[in-house]
Amino acid sequence: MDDVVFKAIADGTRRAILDELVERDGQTLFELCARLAGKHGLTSSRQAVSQHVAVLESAGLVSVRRAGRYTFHHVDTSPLAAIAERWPHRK
Amino acid sequence: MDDVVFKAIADGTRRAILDELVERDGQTLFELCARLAGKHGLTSSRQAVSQHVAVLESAGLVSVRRAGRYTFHHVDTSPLAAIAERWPHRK
DNA sequence: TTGACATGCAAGCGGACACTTGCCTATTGT
DNA sequence: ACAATAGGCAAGTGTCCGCTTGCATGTCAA
Repeated sequence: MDDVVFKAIADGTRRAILDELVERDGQTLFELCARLAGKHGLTSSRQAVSQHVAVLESAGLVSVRRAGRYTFHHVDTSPLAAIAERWPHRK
Repeated sequence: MDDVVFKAIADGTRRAILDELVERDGQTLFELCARLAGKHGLTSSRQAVSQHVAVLESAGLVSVRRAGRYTFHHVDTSPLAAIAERWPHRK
């Protein structure tokens, strides 16, 4: 179900990755690592970021496009729209 | 931070508790257990539900009102509204 | 008062999770 | 061709999480 989506956004580093990709779509892994370290102050290694991206991908939040030795990452926030309207806004 | 909120809704049982309380606010622990088992098909024990409620409470999603030997639970979905608009809806 | 009821508290256990480490593959530049 | 670059794969590790178990506390009915 959408359990993977909730689990995906449960981690702060993964949310930062989403933030970063929303602001600038189509980044490579190295770009992501650099910008995460710079703007968000995160010290995640390349492998750690790679595994986080894999989680986001299996949740349908990130898609991957291979071109040569680069791997570009693209966001798709539509799975988040469904969960945004799950609980009504009463009072 | 709002990290506790994301962590709180990361668990399926806790989301079911929120659903149940939104549909019917002010339930006791036993009511919650019964209705979770009935409608949602969950087999969580009383202690398990109690601990889940504690997590939801520390996330500001549930408040507790004591009256005699009963403990009524109330929902507050406003912390979820903030996270609902975190990522814009760009297609 | 006494016992049943509704809940709280705390320790322990197994599994999931985030991260590291080490090695491997493929692509690009010189 | 060779080295540097960009990334993947897999095993191991420490920590957190969800749950159980056992007992303690407080409240109501008879």
